[in-house]
Amino acid sequence: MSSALPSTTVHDASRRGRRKESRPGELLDAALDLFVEKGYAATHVEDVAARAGVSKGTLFLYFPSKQELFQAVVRQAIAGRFAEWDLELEGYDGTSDELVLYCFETWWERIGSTKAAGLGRLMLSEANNFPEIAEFYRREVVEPGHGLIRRVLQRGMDRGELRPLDLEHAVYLVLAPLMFLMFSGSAPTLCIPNAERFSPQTYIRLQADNVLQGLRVRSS
Amino acid sequence: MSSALPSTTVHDASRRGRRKESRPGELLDAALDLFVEKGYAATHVEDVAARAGVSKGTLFLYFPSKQELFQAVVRQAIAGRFAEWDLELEGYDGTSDELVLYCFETWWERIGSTKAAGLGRLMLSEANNFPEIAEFYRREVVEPGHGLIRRVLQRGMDRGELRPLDLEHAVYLVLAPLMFLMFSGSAPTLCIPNAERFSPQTYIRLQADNVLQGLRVRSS
Amino acid sequence: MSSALPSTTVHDASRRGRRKESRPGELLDAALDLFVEKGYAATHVEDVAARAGVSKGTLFLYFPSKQELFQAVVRQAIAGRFAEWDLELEGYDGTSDELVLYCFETWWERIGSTKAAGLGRLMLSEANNFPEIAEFYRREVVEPGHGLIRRVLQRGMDRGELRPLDLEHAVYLVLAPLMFLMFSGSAPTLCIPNAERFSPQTYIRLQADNVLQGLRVRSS
Amino acid sequence: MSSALPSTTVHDASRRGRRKESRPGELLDAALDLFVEKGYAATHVEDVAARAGVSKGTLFLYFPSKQELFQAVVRQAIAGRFAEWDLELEGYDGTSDELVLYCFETWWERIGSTKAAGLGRLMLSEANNFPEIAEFYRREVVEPGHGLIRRVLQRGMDRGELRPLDLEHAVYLVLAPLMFLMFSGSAPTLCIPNAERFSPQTYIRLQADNVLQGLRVRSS
DNA sequence: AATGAATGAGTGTTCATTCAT
DNA sequence: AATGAATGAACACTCATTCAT
Repeated sequence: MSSALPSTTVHDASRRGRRKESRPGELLDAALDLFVEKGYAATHVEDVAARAGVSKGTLFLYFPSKQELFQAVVRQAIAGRFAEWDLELEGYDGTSDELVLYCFETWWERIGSTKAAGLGRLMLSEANNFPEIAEFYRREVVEPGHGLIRRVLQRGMDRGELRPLDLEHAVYLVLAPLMFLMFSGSAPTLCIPNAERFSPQTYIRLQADNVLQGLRVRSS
Repeated sequence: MSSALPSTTVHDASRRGRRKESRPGELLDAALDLFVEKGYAATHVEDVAARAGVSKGTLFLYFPSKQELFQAVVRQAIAGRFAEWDLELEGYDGTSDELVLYCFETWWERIGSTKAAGLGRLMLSEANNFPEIAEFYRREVVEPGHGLIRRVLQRGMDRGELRPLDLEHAVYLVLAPLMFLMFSGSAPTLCIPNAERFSPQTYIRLQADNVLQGLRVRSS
Repeated sequence: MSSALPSTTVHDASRRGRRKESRPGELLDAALDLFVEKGYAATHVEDVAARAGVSKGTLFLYFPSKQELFQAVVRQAIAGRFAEWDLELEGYDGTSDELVLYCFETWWERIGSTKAAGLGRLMLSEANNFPEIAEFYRREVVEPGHGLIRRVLQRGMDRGELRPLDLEHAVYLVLAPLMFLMFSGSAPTLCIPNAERFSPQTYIRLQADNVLQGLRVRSS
Repeated sequence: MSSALPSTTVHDASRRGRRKESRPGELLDAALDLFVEKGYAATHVEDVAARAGVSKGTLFLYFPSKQELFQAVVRQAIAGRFAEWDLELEGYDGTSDELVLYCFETWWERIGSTKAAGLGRLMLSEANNFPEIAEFYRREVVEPGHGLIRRVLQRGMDRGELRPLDLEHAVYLVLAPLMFLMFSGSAPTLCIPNAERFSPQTYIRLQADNVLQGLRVRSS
């Protein structure tokens, strides 16, 4: 703040200084990036450490194993997202049309277009290799997500805006378009070959509009 | 032992050489199964060889590396399937409603519920590691598939059954539900947590019905 | 068999040839030597492999882990020794004086002066780190050994040659001198500082003679 | 904060510096306990520091390496104990029978049943890795011990109570039972499998009695 | 053509040791 | 004097690949 302070001293300290509070975060960030980019197996702990600017040994100072590092990454990237969303839904007072569109767009902003989506893709690949993490992810992310969609649809039925639905399968009317977009990131060239003519926002709006046509109470 | 004895040669040949031409095929089949079941990294060449009933060394006699084996697997598994489908579409004379439902259900029968789906999942995971084979898959599978959906939708618009559509994004109205179901196989427990109450056929019909509601020409 | 066979071919084969039958034995020999010489921790699998003239990978081809290698070493070095000894004892028909001396001297010849003693020393050091192996060793080596001494003493009492003994403690009258000599090998310089004036055979005879003086029935 | 405040300095000093001189001693005590309990390799410097209530860095302030710490532990633990014993022997005026029994029992009380025995076990294991300290131990502990036993036996011969003995080997008539009991502690389960029916005191008395039978002048 | 024994580069993990504060 | 965050060398184990037979 003071322009007279020799800021270099502060920066010099960072190389081998007391950084204990910030280290885990830096390591988690580096790990998130690499895991998302290269997958679990191809991400070497040494690379994570290097990207965080520390040595391999330092990483193990904060995370006892590669798997625990991975779990911590999953935890930090998704912790407590749903509490907030649930509250938003609770207080929402618009029509189901508006709500569904809001869900689609908000998902894209907060998940689909962020690194969190990368984690979802990772889980898809690694669930079989790490049953414990998969179970954790199911409990902390998948179940709450499904529950949220369920409540949106139930609310619409209760308000007479949506037709009677078999919720067990109907959740996927909403989820499938979102999940497909997320998974696409694993191989964009394969899933969305004409990337240059593709706009996620247009996709989101089109899907929301279309699914709503099917969900609304039908005249006949 | 003696090089002059022709009979032994014959016998040896009949035992060893009987399947000589089919060796690569057996290896590819075994590899396809294992790659699809366990993923690329978790599939060990030794297991592939064992499943094909040959030794590890023999595998390398036919495929110079694990990567080449993988590429060969993908190549053989996607021999031009689309020619046939294109013909079916050409001759189809029902309504768009019928055609779309037919597409959904046929996809499930011929792709979604078969090993081909496993291959799609595999490509999703490994596309980054195998750019060449991804490009091949895109050309041979993705593009034809997109084209086919495009023609279905265009046909509907031409016949006045479907509303005007931005095809670039509308293809995903059909593809997203199918692709999500396919990708789900990578981690069923994460994608479809309530597996016991879930029926793919019900899912397929519900999605087809719902998407059609949105695709039809709209009164207002 | 035929004297015309070019024997060199056979020998040349040894470097990378089919040696599967002899490999485990060679590895076990090398491992025994190194374990005994350097202890468990200081013995690196790579060194064992090198001494056996193979690569690290080859060792793991035959033994799935360092610990299993160790167990195999223990097994081979002591397997079935006691069956033979028990038979000898059963058929022995000399006096207890002769029998005890025979035990002392035979132990020295077959155990004390051989690599088996090195294994005993190793177990002393590593028992705490490998409870399973220790249990195995107790069952297969220690218990039979104690039982054998017990029977020798009981036989002496039954024949009226030895005084009544509390076997639970008396076994150590025989065992202590032998075990001390064995353990000495871990640090000869500490246990037997005047090595140049020390003769194991003299030690063995002196100890046997002396312990017998105490074991015999006493006049008073 | 202000460098002019002397009171804080005083306080800091009293809290931090109070035990400054005793630090090395506390570390040595902690190290002795752990080395004896877990062996050299399994004792981590961090645990030693923790047990002494200081940080890892502080340990290295007093001992430049783990090896030096070990050597210091051994050195302090064997401060000239034998001077005292030698005097006792010099002034002893009982029979050899009494003296030998006294030696056995006193050894158990002062060595065998104390931490000193743990040190002996440690030396047995680590003598090869620490030649210098082994030499020190030999000079300070082993030689005096052997000398003491030698003088006891010589005294008995001089007094006509013990038969003529080859001292070079006869010392082990006394030492072997004691050393075996000491070494047993490294792997009690292997050396004394029926621990619940075993009493060290009974062992000590039985061994002393038995060895004396052999040592006494013989009638024939 | 087929084998399978042999290889060795590569990775996660531990722990004694260092050093800026 | 004391701290404790950071280091990096060392080691067990895996597995795609090679090659003598």
